[in-house]
Amino acid sequence: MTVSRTADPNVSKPARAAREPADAPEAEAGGIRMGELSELLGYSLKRAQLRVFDDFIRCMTSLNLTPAQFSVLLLIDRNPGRNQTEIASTLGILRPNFVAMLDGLEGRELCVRVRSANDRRSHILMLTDKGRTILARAKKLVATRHEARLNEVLGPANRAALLEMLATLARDF
Amino acid sequence: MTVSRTADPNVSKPARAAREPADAPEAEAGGIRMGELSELLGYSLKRAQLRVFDDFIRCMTSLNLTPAQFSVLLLIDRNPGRNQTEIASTLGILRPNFVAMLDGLEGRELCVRVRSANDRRSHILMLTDKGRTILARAKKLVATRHEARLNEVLGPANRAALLEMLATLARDF
DNA sequence: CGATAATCGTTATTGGTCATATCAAATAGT
DNA sequence: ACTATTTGATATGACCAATAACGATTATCG
Repeated sequence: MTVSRTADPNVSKPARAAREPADAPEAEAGGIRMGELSELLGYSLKRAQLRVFDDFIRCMTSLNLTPAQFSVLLLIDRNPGRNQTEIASTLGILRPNFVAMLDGLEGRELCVRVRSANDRRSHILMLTDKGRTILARAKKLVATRHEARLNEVLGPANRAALLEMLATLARDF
Repeated sequence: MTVSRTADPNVSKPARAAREPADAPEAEAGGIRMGELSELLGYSLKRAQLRVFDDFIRCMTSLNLTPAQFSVLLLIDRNPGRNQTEIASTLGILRPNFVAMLDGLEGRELCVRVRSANDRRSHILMLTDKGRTILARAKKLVATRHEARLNEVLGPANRAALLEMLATLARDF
């Protein structure tokens, strides 16, 4: 079933494509009517997010990286020389909760904390060689398994449109 | 692995643009490069979901209903005579965790558990009059404040397209 | 300079969500 | 009857999110 991205802006009818008999009145799940729940954007957002995260974790089992850990490694790699506060706040992680997370990553020798010379309060974060290797493998797994499958299900154009709208929500909402 | 800046297919972008110079190379947040994070669908999904939920809760402060509570009331209303297992599993809530939730709703006299005559193990769930009243007010708040604002930010056509894609993800992914 | 305020990483703690195992009561299957 | 399954419930543990507070360090400015 293809998602009609360019479907005419028929707001009142969300156009649940043509597979159901004409009298099908409402979305169901296991014989239970979903009511206006299927029109609630937040509900669909959460369900979709859980599924996507599940698949991400599944694709990462060999490397044992959670979505949060992956994003941390990615950010440290792209922003060498940043301290914990900067990396954490960028990801919406509170500083106290970031400590245990870094303990884990540093314990696996994927990154290191180095006392800054300029400001000896702060810890500069850097990836180790092992961290860079794992990150590279993780990126490949994400691209070839996770995102590739998203592309299959959604189609490239829809995937791009979805990404843009989600970014809009996170930015302007 | 380039971040395609506005390849943007048919979706009309809700007015934001024109602030970045034409050579803007990469998404940033507080001077920190996001790297391929801005291309990760799961990441954007989570950030967007958190924002939308925040707004939902904000719109519901007067009624004190969480997204989960709202969806439970909605489902009970649309499916009278169902028991806890059926309602919970439809929402992806585990039965043990559903108990405390119902305790809360029943304590506020929004719904009741009634022993089933057919199967005296199960509890039939029904809304009270107060529950129906609150639900009606909640629906109105969601429509006029929450979803209305989503419509403003995304535009009606985009909102419908987004909803359809999220449903696709939750269904076929 | 020196006192005060602010920042950084950290610890402790609390509250919330999610998941598993288990239980008594009731039912279903044989 | 005997066993297995189901329903609601309890307890518990893992994991996040959020706040307050502390020692060490740096910044402010009188």
